[in-house]
Amino acid sequence: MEGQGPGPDGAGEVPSLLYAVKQVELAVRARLDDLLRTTGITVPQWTALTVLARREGQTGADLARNAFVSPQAMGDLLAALERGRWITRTPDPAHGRRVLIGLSDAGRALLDDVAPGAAEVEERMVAGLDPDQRGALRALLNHCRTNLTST
Amino acid sequence: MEGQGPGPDGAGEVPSLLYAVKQVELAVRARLDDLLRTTGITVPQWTALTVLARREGQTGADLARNAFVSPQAMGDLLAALERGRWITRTPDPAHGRRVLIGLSDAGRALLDDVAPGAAEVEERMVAGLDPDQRGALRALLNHCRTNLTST
DNA sequence: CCAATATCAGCCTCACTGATATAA
DNA sequence: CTTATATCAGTGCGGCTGATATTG
Repeated sequence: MEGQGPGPDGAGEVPSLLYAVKQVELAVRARLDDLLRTTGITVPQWTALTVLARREGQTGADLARNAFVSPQAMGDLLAALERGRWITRTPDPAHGRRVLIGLSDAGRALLDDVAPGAAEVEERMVAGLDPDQRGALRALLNHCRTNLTST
Repeated sequence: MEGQGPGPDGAGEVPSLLYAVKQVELAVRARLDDLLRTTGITVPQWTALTVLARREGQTGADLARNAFVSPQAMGDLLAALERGRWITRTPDPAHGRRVLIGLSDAGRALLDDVAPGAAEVEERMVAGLDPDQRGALRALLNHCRTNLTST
């Protein structure tokens, strides 16, 4: 039962909303780690696949911007996904240099397979919240994301 | 201006509240990376220091549980912090095996130094939200955290 | 010439598992 | 004997910077 400590004792004053976001994300990640352990892909890889499911035909650079990482980091992650045959990479016919990323059939099947478990994690997270509160949470998070990503 | 794509197109149905949490955390992390770039410590290391600032005298195992990582992972992180002289490690006089972690003067100074920048990141994140909304965000996040960490 | 993309090379932090020693 | 803690060893993913080639 930690957390309601005696309060400020000097150094640094923790910005506690940042900490709250981090704690939720850590707990979500631990649950997703358990969920994905048997699938052969990692949480970052699964996340990239879900982004692709929303829109295929993005480039590695697109995905890197979406995930706030360098193009090289995303390139390594995509190389791992390609080794596992979860994605397809086809040169853009219009643009000579770009390579468009898509989901393979196996990738689509994997997402379908994992979806119920992921939905369970989300349902567990928001258990006890009514629809209005869930909507508020979504709106607040989107607001924060927009604030942080605008110039 | 990407992200408000045409919506569901088949595979997997992304649990979008999990995605929203992840996106906010990614954006926060990118800002904190910039903030900490000149200090010589990383975001995970800074996070551990802020946890210590709230309560000193925890063991490595305590900190590992708080951060949802293995004791070994936290041990590595603490070793890096000790090499940089940001923390102190003193054997527990009562328990022969435990080692209690504290902040060094340099660690406290570093937190004080970084605090204004971190507060700016948090303020930027919640800009445009009134006090009630900020309170709601905190309450909702704590609710989610509790849901996910309970057995 | 310049901007964007992809890719190669080297490096490092921070996770993991497994095994071991010690102390309560 | 069991449990908790710390630590050593090996492994690997997922980040980073820098440099380079190619395309528009």
